[in-house]
Amino acid sequence: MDIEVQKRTNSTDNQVSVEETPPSRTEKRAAKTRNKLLNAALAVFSELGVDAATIDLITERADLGKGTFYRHFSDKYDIAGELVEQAIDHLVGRLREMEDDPMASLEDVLEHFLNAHYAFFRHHQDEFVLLFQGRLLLKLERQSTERMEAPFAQYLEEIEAQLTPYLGERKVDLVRVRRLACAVAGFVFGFFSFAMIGMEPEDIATSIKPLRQSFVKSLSLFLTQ
Amino acid sequence: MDIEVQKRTNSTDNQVSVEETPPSRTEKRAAKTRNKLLNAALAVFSELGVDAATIDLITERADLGKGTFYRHFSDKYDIAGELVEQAIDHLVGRLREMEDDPMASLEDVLEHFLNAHYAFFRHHQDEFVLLFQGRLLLKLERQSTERMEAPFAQYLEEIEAQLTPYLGERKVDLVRVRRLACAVAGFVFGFFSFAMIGMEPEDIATSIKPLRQSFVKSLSLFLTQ
Amino acid sequence: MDIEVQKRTNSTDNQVSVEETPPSRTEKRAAKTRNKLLNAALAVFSELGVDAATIDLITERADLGKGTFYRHFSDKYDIAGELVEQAIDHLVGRLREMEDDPMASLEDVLEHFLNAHYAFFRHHQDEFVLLFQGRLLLKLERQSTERMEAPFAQYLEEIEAQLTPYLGERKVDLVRVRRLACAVAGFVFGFFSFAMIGMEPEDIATSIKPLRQSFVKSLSLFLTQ
Amino acid sequence: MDIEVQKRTNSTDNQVSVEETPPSRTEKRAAKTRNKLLNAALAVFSELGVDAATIDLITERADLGKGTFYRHFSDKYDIAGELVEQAIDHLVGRLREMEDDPMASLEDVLEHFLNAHYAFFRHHQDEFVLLFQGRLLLKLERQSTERMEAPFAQYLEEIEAQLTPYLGERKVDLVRVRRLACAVAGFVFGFFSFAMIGMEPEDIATSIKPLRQSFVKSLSLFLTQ
DNA sequence: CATGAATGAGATTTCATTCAT
DNA sequence: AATGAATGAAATCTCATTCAT
Repeated sequence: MDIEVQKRTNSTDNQVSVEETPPSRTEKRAAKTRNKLLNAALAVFSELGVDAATIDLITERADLGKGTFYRHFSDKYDIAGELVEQAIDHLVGRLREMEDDPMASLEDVLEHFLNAHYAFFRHHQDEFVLLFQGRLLLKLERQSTERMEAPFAQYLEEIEAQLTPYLGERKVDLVRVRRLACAVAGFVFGFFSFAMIGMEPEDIATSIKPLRQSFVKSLSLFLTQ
Repeated sequence: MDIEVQKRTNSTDNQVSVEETPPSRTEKRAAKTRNKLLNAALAVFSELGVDAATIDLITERADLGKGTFYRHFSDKYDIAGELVEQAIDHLVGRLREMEDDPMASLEDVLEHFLNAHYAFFRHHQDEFVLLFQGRLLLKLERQSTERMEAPFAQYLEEIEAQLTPYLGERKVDLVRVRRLACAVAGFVFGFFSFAMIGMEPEDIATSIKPLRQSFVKSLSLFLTQ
Repeated sequence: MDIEVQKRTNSTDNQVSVEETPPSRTEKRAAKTRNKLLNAALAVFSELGVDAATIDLITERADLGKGTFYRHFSDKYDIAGELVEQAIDHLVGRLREMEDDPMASLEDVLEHFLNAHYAFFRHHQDEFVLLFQGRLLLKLERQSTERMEAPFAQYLEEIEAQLTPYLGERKVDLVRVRRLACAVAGFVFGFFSFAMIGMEPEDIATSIKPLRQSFVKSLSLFLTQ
Repeated sequence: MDIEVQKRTNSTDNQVSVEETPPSRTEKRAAKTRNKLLNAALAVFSELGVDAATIDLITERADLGKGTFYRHFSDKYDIAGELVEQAIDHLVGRLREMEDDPMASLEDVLEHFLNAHYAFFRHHQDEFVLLFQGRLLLKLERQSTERMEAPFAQYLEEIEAQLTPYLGERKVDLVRVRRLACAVAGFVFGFFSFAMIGMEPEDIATSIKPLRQSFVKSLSLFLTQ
C-alpha cells in the first residue's frame, strides 16, 4: 500500500548481497514521481506557506494527477515533514564541510557557521523559507509537531557537536552549549527573516559581513569566558 | 433594535460634552464584545496558528455567536492584523520606557532593548508567538501582507530611532542602522524560538543573561567601529 | 457546535419549571430541517441502500445545502443510526399496543406479534427495508456496529418481555425466551425478505395469513412443551 | 478481457484430444490465481460487507497485483456474483443430499432442510454471511440486481422441487409452494441473523434443535391442510 | 499473465460568509 | 447589536480503472 515499504525480496539469499536490491524500472519511475512532487511542494510551500498550499496546487505544478499525491504521501504535512528533513540535511551537510579540521580555531568554526548559513540562505532560499515556516509551527500547544521538531533538534545537535571541543578542559556544560547553539541558529534565522523586510537582497549580502565579525567575537567571548 | 433607543436615552445626558461624547452603554457593550473577541482570537492563534484557526473556534472561545464576529471584523486576517498591531504597540511601548534618558550610553540602550524583549517574551508569550508567526508569514510571494508588514516596519523604525543618536557626527548611514535593528530583532526572536525547542523555561531565563552581555558588547562594537 | 446539545438554561431556577424549555423559533426551524434530512435519508437509504447513498443525494432530496447535513449529523452512518432507532421505536410501539391485556392467551400474543410486524411491513416499508439492511450490517468483524446493534437488542428484549409471563411457574429460562424472540423476528424479517423475490405484494398479503396460523401454533407448542 | 483466450493457448497441446483439452500449465496457474481472488474476496466481503470492500483489500489479501483482479473479473460485483452462485451451489448441494429417497416423509424432508441450513451456517459462515448480505441488497429500487437475484431464485426453486411431490394429488398450487419456500428460507436466515445478536455460538447450536421440531410440525401442518 | 504506478471522477468534509430573527 | 441556522465553494481524500512494462 505504501510505496516506501522496502521489498524484502533478496532477504532469502543471505549471501554476500550488499547491493540493497537494485531499483526496478517501476521503482525508478516511482522515485522520479516522488521527486517531482517534493520539488513542486517545496516551491508552493515557500511561495504560499504550508497552510495556504493545496494538494491541487502541488500536483498541478508537478504536472501529475491528484491521486498520485496520495500514493506517495498521506497529506500535506507529511510531505512538508519530508521536505524539512531534507532541508535540514542540506544545512547540516554544509555545517559539516569544515568539520574535523584540527587546526581550526573557535572563531574559525563560528565564522564557518555563519558562512554556511548564509550560503544556504542564498542558494536554497526555498528551503530556508520552509525551515523558517517550520519553526513557525511554533505553537504553544504541542500537537503532533514531533515530526517537525526532530529535524531542528538534530540541527542544534550538529552545532553543539562542533562546538563542544572548544569548551576546554572544564566539565562539559550542556546547557551552555545549547545556549550557544540557540544563539547562533536564532541569530541567523532571525536576522535573515527581518532583513527580508527592510533590505534589498544585495544589502543583505553586504550586511552580513560586518555583523558576522562582531557576532563571532561576542560568541567566542561568551563561550570562553 | 432596542439598543438604538439607548442612544436617544443618552441625549438626555445633561453633560456639556460637545465633542467626545462619552461612550454610551451600547458602545461600552460593543467594546467589551470586541475585546472578548480579540482575547479569544489571540489565544486561538497562538495555540493553533493563524491559518489553522477558524472563526468558529474564536467565537466559541469568546462565548459569542458567530455572526457577532462579522459585526466587528471583516475576517480572520483583519483581527490578526489588529492583534499584531496591538502586540507591536506593547513591545514598542516597552522599548520606549527608557527613551529620552540623556545619560544613557549606547550599551545601556542595547541592554535595555534585550531586557525589554525578554520581558515581553515572558509576560506576553501569546503575543510573542503571534508576532513570530506573523514574521513567519515569510513567503517569497509578497501578497497582501502589507497589513502584517507595516507593524514590523514600525517596530524596526523604533529601534532605529533610538539608536540613531549614537551614530556620532558621521553621516547617518541608514543601511547600517537597519542592519543593527535587524540584528537585534532577529537575534531576540530567533533565539527565543530555538530556545523553545531545546530548553526548559527556567533555562531560557538564565541563558539570556550571559548572552546578553556579549551580544551587547559586539553590537556596540559593530555600531561604533 | 452540535445542535443537539440541550440548553441548560433554566437549570438555574430549580422551581416548578417542568416545561423543558419551550423551543425557540430558531430551534423549531432547526428541528424542521433535521426532520427533512431524516425523511430524505430514509427514502434514499431504502432505495439505494445505506452504502450506495451519498450525502449529495440526501441533501438534494431534502432540498437543503450540503453543509446543512453536517450541522445535524456527523456522517451517513450517524443519520442511519438515528433512523434505525426511530424505526425500531415505531415497531416496538406497535408491539406494545396490546400489552397489558390480562385476558390475552399466548396464542393471542403471538398472533398479535405477527400482525404488528405485517402492519409495520405494509405501512412503513421504507423503515422495514432499512431495518433489514441494518441487520445485514451483519459483518463478521464487529466494528463500531454498536450503534446499530443496540436498537435490535432492544427490540428482542421487548419481545421477550411480552412472552415471559407465559412461561408458567417454571424457572424463567432466559435462553428459551431469547430463542423464541429470535424465531419470531427471524421468521418475520426473513419471510418478507424472501417473499419480495418471489411474490407480488398482493400475494404476500394473502400468504402471511395461513402461515401465521401454523407458525403461531408451532411457537406456542414450543414455548409450553 | 476474460480468460477465454486460454482456449486457443491449448492448441499447442500436441495431444489428439479434440474436445476436452486438459488444462495447460498456464490455465492451471490462472485457475489458481482466480481461486486466490475468490477466497480473498469472500473473506473481505464477509468481514466488511460488499460495499465497504475495495479491490485493493481483496488483491492485497490474495497477495496479488491489482491489475490481476481485472484480468479475472470485471468489477467487485462480478466477483461477488460468482461467490453468491458458488455459495448457493454449496447450499443447494446440501439440500439435495437426501433427494430421491422415496421413503422420506414430508417431515423428514423438512427436518433435513433445517439440518442442511444449519450445517451450512456452521461450516460456511463466510458464505452464509455473504448470502445474507446479498439478500440485503433488498432495495426498493430494483436495479441490475439480476445477477444477484438469480441464484436466490434457483435456491427457492430447489426447495420447491423437493416439496412438490408431497402436495398430493391436488392441483399443484404454485403460490402455496412458493410461500413455503419463503417460510423455510426466511425462517432459517432470519433466525441465524438475529441469533447472532443475542446468543453465543454454542447457544445457537443448541437452540436450533427444539425450534426445529415445532417448526417442522407447523410447516408440515400448513402444507397438508 | 501479472504487475502496480498513475489517474481523475466523485465522494466526503470544512468553514467563511450571509441573513432572517 | 447579537445570534446561529443555512449555505456552497473549495479543499481533502478514496478508489475503480487503465496501461506501460
